[in-house]
Amino acid sequence: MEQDKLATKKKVIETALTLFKINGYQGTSVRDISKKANVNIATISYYFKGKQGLLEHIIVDFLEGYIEILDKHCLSLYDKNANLILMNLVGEVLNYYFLKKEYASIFYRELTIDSVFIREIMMTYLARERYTFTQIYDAIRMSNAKLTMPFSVFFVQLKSFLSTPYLFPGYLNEVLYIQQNDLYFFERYKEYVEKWIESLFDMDERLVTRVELSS
Amino acid sequence: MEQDKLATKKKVIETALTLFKINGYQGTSVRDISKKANVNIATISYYFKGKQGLLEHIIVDFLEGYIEILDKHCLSLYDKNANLILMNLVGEVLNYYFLKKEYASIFYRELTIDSVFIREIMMTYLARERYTFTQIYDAIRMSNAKLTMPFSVFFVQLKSFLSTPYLFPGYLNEVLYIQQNDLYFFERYKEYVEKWIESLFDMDERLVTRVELSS
Amino acid sequence: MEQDKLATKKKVIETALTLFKINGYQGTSVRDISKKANVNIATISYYFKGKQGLLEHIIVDFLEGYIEILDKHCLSLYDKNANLILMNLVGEVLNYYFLKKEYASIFYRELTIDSVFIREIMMTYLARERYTFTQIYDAIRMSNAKLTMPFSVFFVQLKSFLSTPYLFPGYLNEVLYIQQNDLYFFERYKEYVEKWIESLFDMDERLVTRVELSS
Amino acid sequence: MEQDKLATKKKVIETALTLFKINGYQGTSVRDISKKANVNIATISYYFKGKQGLLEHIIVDFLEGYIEILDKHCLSLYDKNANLILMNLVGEVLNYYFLKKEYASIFYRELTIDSVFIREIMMTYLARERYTFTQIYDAIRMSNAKLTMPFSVFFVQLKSFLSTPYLFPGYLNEVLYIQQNDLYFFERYKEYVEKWIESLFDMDERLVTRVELSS
DNA sequence: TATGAATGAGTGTTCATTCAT
DNA sequence: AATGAATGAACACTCATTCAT
Repeated sequence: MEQDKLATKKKVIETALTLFKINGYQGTSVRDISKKANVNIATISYYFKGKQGLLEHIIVDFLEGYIEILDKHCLSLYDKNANLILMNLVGEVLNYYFLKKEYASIFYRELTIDSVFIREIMMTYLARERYTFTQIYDAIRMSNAKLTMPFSVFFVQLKSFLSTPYLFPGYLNEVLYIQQNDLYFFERYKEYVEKWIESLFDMDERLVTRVELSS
Repeated sequence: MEQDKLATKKKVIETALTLFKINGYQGTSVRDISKKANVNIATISYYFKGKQGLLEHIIVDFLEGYIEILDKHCLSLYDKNANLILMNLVGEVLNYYFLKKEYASIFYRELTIDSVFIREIMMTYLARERYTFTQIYDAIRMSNAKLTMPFSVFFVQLKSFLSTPYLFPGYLNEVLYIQQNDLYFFERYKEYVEKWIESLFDMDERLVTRVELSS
Repeated sequence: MEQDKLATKKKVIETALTLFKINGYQGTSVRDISKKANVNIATISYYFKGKQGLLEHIIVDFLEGYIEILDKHCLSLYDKNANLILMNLVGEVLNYYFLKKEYASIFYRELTIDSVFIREIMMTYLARERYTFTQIYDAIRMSNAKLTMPFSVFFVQLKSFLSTPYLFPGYLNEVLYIQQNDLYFFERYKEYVEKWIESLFDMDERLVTRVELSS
Repeated sequence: MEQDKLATKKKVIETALTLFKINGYQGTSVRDISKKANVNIATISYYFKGKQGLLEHIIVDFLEGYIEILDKHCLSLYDKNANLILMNLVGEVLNYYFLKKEYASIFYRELTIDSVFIREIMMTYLARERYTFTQIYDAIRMSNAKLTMPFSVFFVQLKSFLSTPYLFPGYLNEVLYIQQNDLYFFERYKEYVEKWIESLFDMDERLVTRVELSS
């Protein structure tokens, strides 16, 4: 019984993940989900108190795991080198997104809409995210005079690297022939995100160096 | 009368831009638009052959301007230095997006959905975009052995830089306090996008250099 | 066109009157109405902004006519004999109810429910009704020492006489074989309501007289 | 355990009484009842074979007590004075209603709806009620030539006096500030119902008397 | 040319009930 | 004996669109 319950609930969630990712939350009807998941339409309201509750469940699930990662890395902030923490953190986040790709797609797309109720929930988590990254950023800055990029720019660019692969799966597939499961691409992608992070810390030095070399 | 017609049409488009940006295409009803624009509900179907036609109009308008920029810069591909072309092109694109921010928001969000009818139209333009950037990228690569990053990674990261500020206007505002019209932020943002581009071309050298220095 | 519009609207109202009266507001679905009226289901929302709006329309229509009668009679309150005014007023109200019997049925039944939104609207009118009857009652009392019945009792009993024939049409029909259109019954009913009113004014005298006679 | 069962059943009934009275039968869902009564939703179907069964239980309970009173008084019909029997009967019925006010409210409101399933059951009892009152009325008429009012009018007016205080509890409260438990009001109300009954029997005489007096 | 009336298809949600446990 | 899971049917309502005028 407990098994069956979980099975039905899980089936609904997985179907919702698929359909929300493809058609968007607004573009998916509860009837679509119930039909594809082969469950009664009332089941969705029964378990999640409506369509919105289902989205909420998905978003919160995703964000809980995300915040957990942030917290874990943030704990070691004064033991380890901040650069290293950032690098590890970003690596783990990219892995997390890769594993929960549907969640990431849905989450980032909903973040795109201003008026969605879910925004309120998101914002709580995202304020914490921002706080974590601010701490790390400040720690780096204190020990590294080379980091001149303002936090806002740094953060927006970092977030853009993290989100983009999950925001345009169809586009990546059709225009660049990158499959959502293409491990090779994601490894390379991660590698260059890390290089970008590295480059932030001695960008000026590099520039100086380059000038010297070119002279 | 011709004036009135244009005025009405324009009013509809501007209202649609506002509402599509805030609530998304799916989250906006023609009733909403007609009410806010203070025009009759049938007007939209009359002028744009339906809600979809209105979106199409907006997307195509945006993409036409975009492709024009791409084409213009591509023309000088064999006259000028490819690095420089890329830099100028990206700068102009960022300006274009800044000027047409609602269009950019709407366009990129719709690109997010797999099943949008407009996708077909978009894809035509996006194939051309890809082609243009491939050409530039190849030209750079030929003359610069330092560029080892695969095209796909380069292109995804570039696109992510271009799109992100327009994809999350609400988030940027509420979490990072960046207004959509914050010229200062966008200038700095552009600056660092350009630095990122620069960094791509001698990234390896930098790495080598760094190794040397650290030894 | 104007004719057609009115025709459709009227058809909806009349069907709603019939069904609300038989099955109650809650027991009638908009589908039932639309089906019986042979109009599209969306028409109801189009004209009345939803099922509740339809009920509201009906109730307000009924109450407007009712209040008009009250106001008209109240105007002559200091010209004519108050007893006479009450008598005439009650007579006209009974006629009004008889003519708008479906309205009366629906109105009084909805008044029965505590939580219906419409209550708010009703209450405005009903406060005015109470005020009118208070004025008349006070005027009578001032000139007639025989009227000892408290206003509240008087008013409740009067209202009960007015409403009952419309509250239980089915019961009256099935148990007492009184048809809703049975003019003979309603004439007699009215006659005895008037007698009841008369009896109020010299009830004490009568009691005294009776005592005398029985001695 | 038997105690618990009774307790649960009673809790359900009492909650149903409250909610049916406030929102009506149609306006109350079994979910509402089960939630408010803090019992499982299936309990209601389990004990009463569905929502309708619950209503039936309530109505029948109310009517059984009512009919019992009628029968008791009717037994003495040929021993005592019919006028007196009527007076006593009405007094006791008013008391019964006062004690079972929620039942009375629910019963009379449901009587209002033509299509209620329970109607059949109700009608059986109401036919007996009518029969009883016909007997009493005929007995009075035989011995009192003054009673000219037709039975139907008499009965409708009597019923209207009995039911009204329970049909509009909210209205009485909000417009006339009469609480459902206001014993003072109900005593006065009863008093004047009885006076009305008295007045029926010598109404003509009174009229004659009055004429004489005014001459 | 421009619009109000009207619509059929579809929306998310709630309903009372059933049934295996 | 009592319940949580699950359901099919119905709910009121909104949707984008059409069409006569």
